[in-house]
Amino acid sequence: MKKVSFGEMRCSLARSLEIIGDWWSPLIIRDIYLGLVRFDDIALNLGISRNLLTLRLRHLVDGGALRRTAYQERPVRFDYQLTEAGEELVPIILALTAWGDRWAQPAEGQPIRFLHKTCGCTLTPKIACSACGDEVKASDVRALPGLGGAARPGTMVLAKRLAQATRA
Amino acid sequence: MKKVSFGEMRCSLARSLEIIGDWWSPLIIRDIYLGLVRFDDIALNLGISRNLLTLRLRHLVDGGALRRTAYQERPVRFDYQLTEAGEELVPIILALTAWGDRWAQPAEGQPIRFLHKTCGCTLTPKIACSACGDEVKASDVRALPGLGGAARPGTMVLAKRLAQATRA
DNA sequence: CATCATAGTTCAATGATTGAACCTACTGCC
DNA sequence: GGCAGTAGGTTCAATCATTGAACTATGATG
Repeated sequence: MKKVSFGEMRCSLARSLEIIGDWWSPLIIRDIYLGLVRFDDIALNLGISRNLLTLRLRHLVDGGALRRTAYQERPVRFDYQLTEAGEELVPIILALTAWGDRWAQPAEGQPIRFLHKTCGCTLTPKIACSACGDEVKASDVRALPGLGGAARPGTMVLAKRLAQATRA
Repeated sequence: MKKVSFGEMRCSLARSLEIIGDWWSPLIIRDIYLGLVRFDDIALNLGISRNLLTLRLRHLVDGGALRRTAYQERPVRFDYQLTEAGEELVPIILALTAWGDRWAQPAEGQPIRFLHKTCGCTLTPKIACSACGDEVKASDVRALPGLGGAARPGTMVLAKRLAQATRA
């Protein structure tokens, strides 16, 4: 996967990235979400090498984002489905897609549009605060040290800085 | 960086991932957002090797997420700031952090909390539809082919499937 | 004059990723 | 009965990315 493991870092972002933080995993999850649930379909669609796809799928299953189920016996054939955790990743991936539309759009135009079924509009995802419902902007947020904070790789300098900023 | 380039894919998600889709970039952006704007601070905080940090920072600057500015002359010293595009990445990263809190939390508890200054609550980011304001769930969204859709690596099978599903 | 600080660069060793070929059931057709 | 086709992988060598450690350059400070 990579040389340094993020799993040990005391940082929720790093732990998310440990599961879906490589180049292919978000694309794999998007494909499965869009109905490409079989090994060969995903491999062909993405152009990923087959052994790496095996690795990634296994890692996503182990990480709790995917479920591997047999859709037939004799011969046994498997496909992949999103778990609850995996489904909660989808809106985040949509938000990232929207960022790409806005800041790195291909010359040919938006490749895929998303329809929000409940309101009928073309979806533009925004990140909102679940408490007040307002859109969250970088400048409206302040970081505070949590209970599990510690000076370790991943939060080496940060833990100290946050503690200082909070005292001041 | 990697062997296959996503930049050529006609897929906004792939284009986003081309810029921030590796293991380190989201962590780098978070660090800069939290005030770790200097090379040595980031290197120490994350434990990333210095040559790779150089590469990643350069890539993020080229991709438009970061800006490199001299904060002093003699000797010239640089630090890194988020651009507008980079700031719009922050809420997405917070959403990913929240996912990690929910599905892969360390035993010690949440390492960092985020305060939403405008409402005073601890922030739990949700993805919402900008049109109706409702929270977006995977099941409420339907994908439609956009103008730039095409059968290429990254959307090889998908483009056909979407076109079929739309006709039906 | 020596030491420290900052923002990197260079290089060998190690690990991840690719692409192509192979494998193991089965099914369907002649 | 034999042969091609389908699906979900595995195996292997070659290539590329990443690591870790040492080094550079420019100046400030004692």
